[in-house]
Amino acid sequence: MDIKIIDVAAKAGVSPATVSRVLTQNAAVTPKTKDKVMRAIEQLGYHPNAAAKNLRSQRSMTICVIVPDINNAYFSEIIKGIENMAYANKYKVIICDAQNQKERELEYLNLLMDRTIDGAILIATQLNDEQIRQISDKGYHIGLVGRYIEHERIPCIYTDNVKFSREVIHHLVEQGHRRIVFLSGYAEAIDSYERLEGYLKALSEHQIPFRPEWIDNGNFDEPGGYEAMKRLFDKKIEFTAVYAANDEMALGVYKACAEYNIRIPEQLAVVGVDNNRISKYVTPSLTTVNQPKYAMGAILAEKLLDQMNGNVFSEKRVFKVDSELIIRQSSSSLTPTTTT
Amino acid sequence: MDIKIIDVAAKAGVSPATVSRVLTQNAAVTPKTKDKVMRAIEQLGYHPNAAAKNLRSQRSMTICVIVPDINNAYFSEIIKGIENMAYANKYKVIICDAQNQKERELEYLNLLMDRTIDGAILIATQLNDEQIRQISDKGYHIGLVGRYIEHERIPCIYTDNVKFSREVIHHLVEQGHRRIVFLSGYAEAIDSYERLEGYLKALSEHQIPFRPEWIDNGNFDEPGGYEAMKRLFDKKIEFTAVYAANDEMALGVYKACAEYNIRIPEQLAVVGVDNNRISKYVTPSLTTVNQPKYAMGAILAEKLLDQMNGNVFSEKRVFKVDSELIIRQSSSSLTPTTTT
DNA sequence: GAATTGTTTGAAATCGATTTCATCATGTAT
DNA sequence: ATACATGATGAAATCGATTTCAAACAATTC
Repeated sequence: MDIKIIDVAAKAGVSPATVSRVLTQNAAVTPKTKDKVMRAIEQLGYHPNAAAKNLRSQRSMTICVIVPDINNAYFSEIIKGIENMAYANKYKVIICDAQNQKERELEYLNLLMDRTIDGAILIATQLNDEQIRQISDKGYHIGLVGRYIEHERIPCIYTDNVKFSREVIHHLVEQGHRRIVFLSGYAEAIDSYERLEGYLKALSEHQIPFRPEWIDNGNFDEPGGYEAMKRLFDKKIEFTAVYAANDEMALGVYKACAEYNIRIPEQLAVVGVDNNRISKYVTPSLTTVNQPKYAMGAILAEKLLDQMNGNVFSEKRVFKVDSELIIRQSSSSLTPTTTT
Repeated sequence: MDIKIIDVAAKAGVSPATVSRVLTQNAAVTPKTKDKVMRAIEQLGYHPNAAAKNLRSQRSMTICVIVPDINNAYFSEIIKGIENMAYANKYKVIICDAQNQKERELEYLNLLMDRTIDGAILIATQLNDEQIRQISDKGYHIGLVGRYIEHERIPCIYTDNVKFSREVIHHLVEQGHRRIVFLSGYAEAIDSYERLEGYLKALSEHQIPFRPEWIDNGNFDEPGGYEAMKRLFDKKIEFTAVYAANDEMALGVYKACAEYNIRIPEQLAVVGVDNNRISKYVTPSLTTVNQPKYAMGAILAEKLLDQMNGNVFSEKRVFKVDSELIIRQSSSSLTPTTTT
């Protein structure tokens, strides 16, 4: 194995330069020579060496998606959107799983520094604004999904957390609830903060005086939601509904309710966020907020690629997309016959 | 940006060769010079160019995992096993999502040919034995998870499909079932074939005469399982239990049962395979077969890396690992109080 | 048919690291 | 103090592609 361009050139009776021209197709070659070269490539089973190619051309035509956790199905839809858009633009996509560790995230960003990749998309990153800005300022291309940052060179796409959180609370109030608990994710996440903000706004819109003991933190995962819920039950606070900042934590709420023999939705209404695939399979099915995940991935990828290729004509770099409340059994007194 | 080794050398007052020696740490350097070089690297924020490095050293210290579908949580555990083992050996891992398309799988294998990666691990690949053998014969390193192939250079790890399938049927027979339907995945998959084999063996062990109409194909996904089940119901065949070759199809069975008003497990027992995360959340919880996914990934990665580094002392290349039947509500008349 | 223009092609430089080989400095043995 | 072995360093070759520049060739015009 290991056929090189010079072998192809020899076989076709031309120079390496000509083979390269056929390969990159950005220079004129006679149909006849092109044919000879193609045949030689075919016969030898030649594959251009990527390292040599990247070194000379100073680009790898590859972008990378860094996700917090590849187990979480929420991210995979976004990835598919990114992948397909990238493919349409002849870019390859590699996926890196940070395993919820900030250090791994940083480590993967080294792929940018060492020029293995031409750009990176961070989904729900744990890095802080300053770290992200610094990377961009060094001239590297990055984009953010599920996060907004003030920086003219970084494309961002995210959902309006405040808006849908208000809708969630409105819905619960409509169902007759007035004592609603909020389960936050970890504090560094902007999503935690903004969903809380929407929750508080909605409470005040309905003239419901807020009580600090209505808030707990579940760290965005199932065990966290479970623990938080147990704490709340044990404190003997009165409440009839829970708004969990994501579906994973809502699953933890279910588990806690099963242990404390609390029936959902009769004794406690539950709402989550993400429209995680599991949310429609649990009993009772979980009311949640759906986001246009695929589209978010695709749009962001497009903007990042635009920017990488210097198409600054696409001026819009920040996208706030709409989401949709999906009402299922866990929050409604009247259980619907079919669920979607 | 774009500091090169020569810049570091200039700043440290040494030659590029010395900087390289400090970097790769496989040659002696005076502590004093090493110090100067380290300081220069630090101050300039130097990152060695990966393309140049790979080109010269003829390796990328990267392996790639190709999965059929990144949405399926079954694969993510395997990936984590691979990742951590690779990391421990200073290899990087990139993940490629074939989106259930054979062409995408082949396309990603080009990463091997163009030497972007040093090796590839295929999980539940759709390629046939011949295609896989050819790649290996060209001198590329590949390993297989969930698939066995006759070829001395390809490490494989898989579960004994026949064995656990027999256990599944034994369990159902113990519960009093004698008319058991089998839902196969797509025909090319060896898993389909072997799970069928175990099913047939078990039937004959229990002197249950096999009927061809007990078998249908659900393509390993939820819609497939749903359609297959509808066909079976409509044929008015008598049966009291379903063995679905994976959990996704079992979910389809649940959906079909809901439509036909058939109660699980009272009127129909259901068993799946994979111990998909969802299986414990559905109602009734799903009896399934668990595989040591993380360990499978880790073991295979270790063997592949061994082979890549020429450590042929690890003679064993094929691993058949045990799996475990997890009995939940969907197959037992007595519903347990708690589930795991 | 000669002069001019435009198109194909090849030789050689280049991308940025690693590695070989020769050189120089240092320490040890006589 | 001299000879020799050892260790640290630098100059230059190298990995395999792309790209610049100039030369060769073909096509067009007068």
